[in-house]
Amino acid sequence: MEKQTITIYDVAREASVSMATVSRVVNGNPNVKPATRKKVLEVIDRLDYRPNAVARGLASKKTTTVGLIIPDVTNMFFSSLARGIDDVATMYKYNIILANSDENSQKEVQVVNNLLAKQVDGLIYMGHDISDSIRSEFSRSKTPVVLAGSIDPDQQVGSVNIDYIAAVAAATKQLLTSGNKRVAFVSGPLTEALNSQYRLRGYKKALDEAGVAYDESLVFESQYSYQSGLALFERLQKAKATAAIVSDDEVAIGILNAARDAGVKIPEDFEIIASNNTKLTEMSRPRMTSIDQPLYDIGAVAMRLLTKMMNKEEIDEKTIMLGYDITERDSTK
Amino acid sequence: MEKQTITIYDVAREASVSMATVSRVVNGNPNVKPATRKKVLEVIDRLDYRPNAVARGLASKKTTTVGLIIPDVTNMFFSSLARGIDDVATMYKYNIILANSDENSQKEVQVVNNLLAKQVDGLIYMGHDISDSIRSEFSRSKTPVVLAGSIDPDQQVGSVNIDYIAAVAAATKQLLTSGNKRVAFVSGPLTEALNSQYRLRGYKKALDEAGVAYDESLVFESQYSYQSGLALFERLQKAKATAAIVSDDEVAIGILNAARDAGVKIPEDFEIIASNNTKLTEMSRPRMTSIDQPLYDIGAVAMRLLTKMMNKEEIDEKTIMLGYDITERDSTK
DNA sequence: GTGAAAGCGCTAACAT
DNA sequence: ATGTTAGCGCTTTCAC
Repeated sequence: MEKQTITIYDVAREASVSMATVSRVVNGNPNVKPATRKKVLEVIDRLDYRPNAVARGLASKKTTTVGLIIPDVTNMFFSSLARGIDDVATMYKYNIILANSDENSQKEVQVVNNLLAKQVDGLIYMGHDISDSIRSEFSRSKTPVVLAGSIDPDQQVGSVNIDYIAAVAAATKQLLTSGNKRVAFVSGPLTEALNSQYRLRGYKKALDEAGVAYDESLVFESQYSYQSGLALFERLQKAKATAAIVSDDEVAIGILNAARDAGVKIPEDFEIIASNNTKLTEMSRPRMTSIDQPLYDIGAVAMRLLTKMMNKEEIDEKTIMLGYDITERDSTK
Repeated sequence: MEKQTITIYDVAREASVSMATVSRVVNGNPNVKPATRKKVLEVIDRLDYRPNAVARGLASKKTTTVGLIIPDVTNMFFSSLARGIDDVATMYKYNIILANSDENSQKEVQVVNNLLAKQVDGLIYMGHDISDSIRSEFSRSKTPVVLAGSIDPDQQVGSVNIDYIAAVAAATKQLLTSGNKRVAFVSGPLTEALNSQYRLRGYKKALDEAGVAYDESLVFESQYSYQSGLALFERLQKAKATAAIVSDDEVAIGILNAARDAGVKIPEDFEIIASNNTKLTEMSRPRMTSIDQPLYDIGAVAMRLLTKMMNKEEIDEKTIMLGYDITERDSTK
């Protein structure tokens, strides 16, 4: 037996009304007499009719679907953002098409094209960096785009983030103030604007204000992975660092564990401040002090901003900066 | 200026061919003369034409999109599966619509309906349990469904998993063998078949084979969260358990940390075996011994199975059991 | 308040 | 190898 789909036409016939009326009922259009509405609703229920969203999308040019470009769902930082995004998407009746990009810009272009072909109403981009090819894809289409947890130096698209310069500066300052002469800065790829133009700048700023000379040998680039962190500690020791501000929580845990495995006491002999305040910072022993980005909220606000853009509402400010904090735990004195 | 979409018709006109020919080119249909193909391709490129997947979906009744019902992306267990799923989905040109369900069956029904309205070609379900209402939604539609990392006792839908009974039995046996008289079983909700009919059964089986009496006071139900684990250790101590097999890694870490915070030595005074072998088991100190479910692979194979079902290929066995292992780390003697 | 009819952009017979 | 022509299931004017 074939999948015998029942359509709006069937409902119309059974209810002895026109397709237009059924459509009105389904879409909550008020211009329907209550009695008619009731009759239609009843038939819909009896026939177990389910509107076909694809046909709807074609006719109305709206899919109530947004694309989400995520480097890796498996990274707590991104999945926390994603959770906030999905929750408010659901709230506004949107669905999320998830696409892992691995921060590979070739794959990203591919993915963005694919998403646009699917006629998503909007796009949330979580890559740390917008390559030029991506940027041109974005500007070519009229589809609204919002960055979550990242910054676009060119401010071409919407974005939700925190004041990364100030946050890193504050963390660095704290480490300096507690007596560390050599505070390392462990960053993700410096090719990413977020790292080179924001976080690193904050680090330098704090150094500057404390009258400490900037020493390039204290700056470390790393992948966003636990293994990288594990391997990094040795280099940190060689550089005679006694503290580190680390851009990714997994990396931070790696460093912390490597330190402890090497018999280094934390925070007595080495202090660490992580950057994302994911669940992981609670799970480590000692628990980790971290810059507290409101991850879930960043995602939620980003999606909310996107709904406004998709509705063509007036946007006062398309770059939204949320507050941050430094949550003190046990990896700092 | 309005979003001036260019359609297959524009391409046909510019290339002086019919829409059908353009369609053939776009879909890689071999029945096109190379010269014609070249001409069309060139126009496509010049006009920057992008096929509208929605129109395509309506005409062909295929959306190359599958729905993914996930309890919580933020949980490493699920996100690891999701990663495997998305990777092979991409490989087969499918996209994933992600929907968090919070294991709330009302929300799940809602979500499934929504996904079916969007005409997804298939569904991957990661809830631990299929409620009756979900089940009836599933059987009502002809859309293929695969469970990833879970079991359907009724075998109505496809599923990919490991032999949970054997795995838990092996873990329990190991704990018993190393001298523990009171091995606790920390489970997720026992309303879930996976826990009550599989894992618990494995636990009992091992007990039985070792001639140890089953003691209900050693069975603990918990939510899948770190906090639950943290709170649970005290109860474990009161029950005089000296070891535990724990169904969720976050919970296991909670127990491990609570134990250490209470001054209990692991593994000397208390042994723990986790169940999912997520990254977390590497990150704890001591590192955690765990049943090793091949998470990524379970996701990948589940998606692969689904592609076959969507293609209406012959399926030899729609319940696929992957191998498991027990990875020894430092939370066991 | 309701209906008729023209698309939305594409695929899939069916012809040629 | 290529063109013609119906739809796919719905929304949306425009009439009435």
